[in-house]
Amino acid sequence: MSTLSPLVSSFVGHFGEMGSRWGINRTVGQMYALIFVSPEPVHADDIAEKLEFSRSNVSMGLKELQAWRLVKLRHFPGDRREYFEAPADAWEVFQTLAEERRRREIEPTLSMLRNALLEHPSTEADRYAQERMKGMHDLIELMTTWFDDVQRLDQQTLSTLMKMGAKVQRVLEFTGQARPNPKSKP
Amino acid sequence: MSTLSPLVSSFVGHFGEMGSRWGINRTVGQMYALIFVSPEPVHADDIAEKLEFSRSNVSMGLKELQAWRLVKLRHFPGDRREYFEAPADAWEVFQTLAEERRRREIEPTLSMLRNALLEHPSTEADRYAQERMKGMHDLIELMTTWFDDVQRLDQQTLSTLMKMGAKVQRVLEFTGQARPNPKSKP
DNA sequence: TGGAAGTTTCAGTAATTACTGAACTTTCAG
DNA sequence: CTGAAAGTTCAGTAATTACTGAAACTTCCA
Repeated sequence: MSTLSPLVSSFVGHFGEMGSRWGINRTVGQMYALIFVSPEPVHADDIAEKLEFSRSNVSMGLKELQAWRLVKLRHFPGDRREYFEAPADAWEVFQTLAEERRRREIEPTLSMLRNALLEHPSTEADRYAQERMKGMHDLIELMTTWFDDVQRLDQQTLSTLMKMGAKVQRVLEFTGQARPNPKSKP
Repeated sequence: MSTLSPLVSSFVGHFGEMGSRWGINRTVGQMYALIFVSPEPVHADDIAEKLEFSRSNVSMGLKELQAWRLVKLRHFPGDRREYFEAPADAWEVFQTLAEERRRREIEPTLSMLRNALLEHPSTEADRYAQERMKGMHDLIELMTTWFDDVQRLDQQTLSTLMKMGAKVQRVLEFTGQARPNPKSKP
């Protein structure tokens, strides 16, 4: 039980690498991966032992994973230690990540853009800059609104929709919700 | 022309911060932001001067932005310098980013997962780990396939689809592509 | 209520990543 | 060709971020 199987080890290693390509640091990525594939909730000492990190590093990492809402805290009767587990449903994980990134990155960006768009451009350069910012703002807003909607769909519809892929276009044309595909510009 | 307007300055600053939350480093984020809002293509010395970075840093940053295909190289007759510009269409930028992240992050992850799923689990723990990995693999594959399809839709249909949001469900029910919304689990 | 088990905090240090200046290469006009 | 302008590379250093060990804090039970 003490050392990681090659299977888990490569998964954990990969998540470490990937984590560091995102904002998340390597050891936190590894901790998450370990929790994700563990059949039972794990406690901090488990993690420290299996990944060979200091106990304090594990403590900080778990705090971060909790802040991202990627792990859940659990307790067992007669055991004072805190156990952690990760939701097994990948779609749920994806949604959580999306919500957190939105809160931390998208919302502040939208807010900055909205502020910038309120200013009266004093030069031609600023006028142009605002035009670009407007384009960015509108796309972000369109996509987040759409994503809100999608999240409200039930799994069944969502899955059907995704598996349909491009065929959705034909359905929309059929019901008159979209015009037929116009020639795209040269 | 030498110093940034407050408008551009706050945009550039924000992108610096955000860049560092992703894998991209702060100065590269700022360089991109500057190019994105510039009405004319800019050359390396422009950037170095306006952002007060060393010339060599700008050179490396531009290499990285080119590797991400976020900026395009241009030349003007009678001028040996290399000028850079960023596509103004936000959707195009988004697509480029998505493609690059996919190539760099998604594909290697899928490949690691596929390898892991080929192994014969020797313990119950490994069996469980594979189950989790399968869930992750399938979701990633579903989403990337779907994204491929979406990218093939023309702008018009895509925009309609997004603006419809959750209403798409009703259309699907109407055409019999999806079963009516079942009660979601408690 | 004392103390053991569990957890957190944080100052110090290690490791990593970002940035610069100087030297080098390439390009091209004269 | 020559050399000046443009661009790149890279070793060294600065800045940032990650990690640890020791101490402090918290909880709970004997």
